[in-house]
Amino acid sequence: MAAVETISLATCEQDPALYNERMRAMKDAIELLSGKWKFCILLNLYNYGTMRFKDLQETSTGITPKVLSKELQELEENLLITRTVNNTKPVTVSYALTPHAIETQPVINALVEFGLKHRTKIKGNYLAQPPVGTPA
Amino acid sequence: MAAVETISLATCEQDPALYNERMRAMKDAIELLSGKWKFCILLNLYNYGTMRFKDLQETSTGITPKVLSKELQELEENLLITRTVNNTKPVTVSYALTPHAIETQPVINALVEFGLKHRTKIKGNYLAQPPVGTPA
DNA sequence: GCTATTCGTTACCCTTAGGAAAGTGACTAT
DNA sequence: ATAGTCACTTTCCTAAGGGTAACGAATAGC
Repeated sequence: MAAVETISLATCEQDPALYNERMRAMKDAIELLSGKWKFCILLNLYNYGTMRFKDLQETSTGITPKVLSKELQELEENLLITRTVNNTKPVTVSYALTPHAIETQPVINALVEFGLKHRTKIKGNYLAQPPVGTPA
Repeated sequence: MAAVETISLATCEQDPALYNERMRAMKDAIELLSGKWKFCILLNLYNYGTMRFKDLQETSTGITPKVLSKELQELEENLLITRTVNNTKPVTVSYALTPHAIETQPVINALVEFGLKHRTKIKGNYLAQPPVGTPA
């Protein structure tokens, strides 16, 4: 019944099949990009362009080599990054975004924007509001 | 160093402080919205408007009451949904999005769009491409 | 031969997410 | 009195995520 005002995503009643498809797509995306580090790595690659393993280890502060290695493998399997071995003195490996990874940019931007807004929202509410959700 | 073409998010070299702020915001958002169910619940609320506990349990196929309860509490703590107890025959509880939750809509839409594109991309690549990432 | 660098892998462990199943408490209907 | 509904809560359990530390292959320098 009465939806939240100004929101009209409601495809569900017009077309349940489309709604289910969108739900499934969202779950796909979540499965693909979930975890603590995937978005972080992608954001770094957006900003710095091609990066080596060690660069990523340094910019993704806190990540361990094992986890970084695994995350990179998963991103590569999903065609979001490319892995290139360079024949340098000690071997180096370069990682870069694929064209397909551009599709994740709106997600990252939206996440960043939400994070920024949420932080100010929460700050503003700490002093202003009583604990919500325990109605009389 | 050449960044992937057509991407110019590169705020990092112009303004490292801004970049760090954006990174932190993204991590905030991930911490808030991570997990298997949060986005699913939000999408359902977008589409159906106000929903009761049992409604959410049915539309979020596969979720158990315990997990649903926990997810709802966390969403409420973060001011994304409201909880209202109705004085009906057997007590019912209504959940609805807060105005602040509108900020998550771009994230959800972006996730859905990415999921849709990724699925067709992966399908197209299954037959067309050799295993990437094992360079000579 | 010894050491350092780079990019990992392997083994081990611990914490958390999340699922299954049953119970609780308030209320209603029969 | 008994049974059912709704919204959880509690208990128990497993699987996965993620951390630490050590090791390995390749190459280079001392």
